[in-house]
Amino acid sequence: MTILNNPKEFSETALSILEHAIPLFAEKGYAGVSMREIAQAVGIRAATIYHHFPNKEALHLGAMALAFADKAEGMAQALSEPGTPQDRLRRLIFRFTELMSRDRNFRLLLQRELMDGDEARLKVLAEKVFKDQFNGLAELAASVSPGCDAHLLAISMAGLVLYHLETGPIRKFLPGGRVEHDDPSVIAGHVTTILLHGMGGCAKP
Amino acid sequence: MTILNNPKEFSETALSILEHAIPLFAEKGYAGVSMREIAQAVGIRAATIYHHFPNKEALHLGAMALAFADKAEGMAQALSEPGTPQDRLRRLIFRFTELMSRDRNFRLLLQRELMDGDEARLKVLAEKVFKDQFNGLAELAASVSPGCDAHLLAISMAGLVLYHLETGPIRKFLPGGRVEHDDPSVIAGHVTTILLHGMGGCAKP
DNA sequence: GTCTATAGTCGGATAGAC
DNA sequence: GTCTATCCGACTATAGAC
Repeated sequence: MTILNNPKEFSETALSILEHAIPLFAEKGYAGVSMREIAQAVGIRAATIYHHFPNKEALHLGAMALAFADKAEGMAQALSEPGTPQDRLRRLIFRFTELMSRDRNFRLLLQRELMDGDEARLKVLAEKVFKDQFNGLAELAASVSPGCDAHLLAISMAGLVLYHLETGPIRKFLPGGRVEHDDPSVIAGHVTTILLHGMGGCAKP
Repeated sequence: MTILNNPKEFSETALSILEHAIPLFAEKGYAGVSMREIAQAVGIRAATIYHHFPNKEALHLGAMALAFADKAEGMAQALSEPGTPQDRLRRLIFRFTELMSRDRNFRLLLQRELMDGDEARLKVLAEKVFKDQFNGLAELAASVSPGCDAHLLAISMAGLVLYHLETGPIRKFLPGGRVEHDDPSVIAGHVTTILLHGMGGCAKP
């Protein structure tokens, strides 16, 4: 099988194994999860997993492929809506924040892959999973800010949203942290303001 | 010992163990590193580690404490310099980017802790390690953008820089990625522009 | 396709010689 | 303070019954 298999090709049991493996790998990382633990979550014995996957590595790869599948749709829709560049940016940031906020497993798996993935896996991830949406993001950035480096802007757009979500668990212990800051629409509003007007965009002097 | 011990209290051997453990925990995570592996890096036997640390958990905690120690100084200096709020912001972002770019182990350990740390550990991390610099960041944000939410701004400032560094390994596979994007001063310049003027700050129509 | 049983390895941790 | 030797449980993976 290729490095990122088509999830449709898995049997029902294999799919169930993958679905139960996803939150475990996301929460505890590859080395932190045992085959027994995954089997217990599914309700089968560890040996049975080896009937559906040749080894732990292949199971992990399959879980990643499934978790990353179909992430394109929600984004593509938000990207294709009409309006001024600024309106499209606002809608995209709100949609992106909502999607990422909802799918914690996806975020954690992505973070872990950025840390642990080797060159080959990152290349596949970039080209098979992220390329199209990243291009959409970059094109939108270019239309809002012609003449700027669209690549850097696209990273900044995604990063602003994702870092607010990444730091969610520790923010309540930092000065000024409030529960409202976990609200996706609050984060999206803040990020949109910074992107369109900079830090001073919300100032009331 | 407390959850974050004073690194000064460790013996020379204990310090050597910690220094060799830091890059291993950073690169492979807690579960991905064995006591034997750490011992081999130090050039001793695994049993010897247990003379200096009661168990793996304590060793990991010690490694974190050492890696996070003295992170305050470079930031405090950059924060205390005079100038207009905009000048101080620019200098701080450049300094912060340079510091974080240099210390990959610190960044990885922080990321892993945000993912894997429980409430108690995150609380200690926030209050013992980050509180002062976060306050400095927030105060600077407030002076640049009075009336805004300083907490959200401080997270955005740190997040913009850190996310560009986090995505370093995958950016070359994404459209528009160039080697210059790994240059800390390029990242710092881009982030500063966005923070001060928004995405349009670099536009040449 | 799922099971039991188990091989073979590696993990954290301890005992006790030096 | 470091070592050798070892315990014992957990790990990945396989063999073979059903």
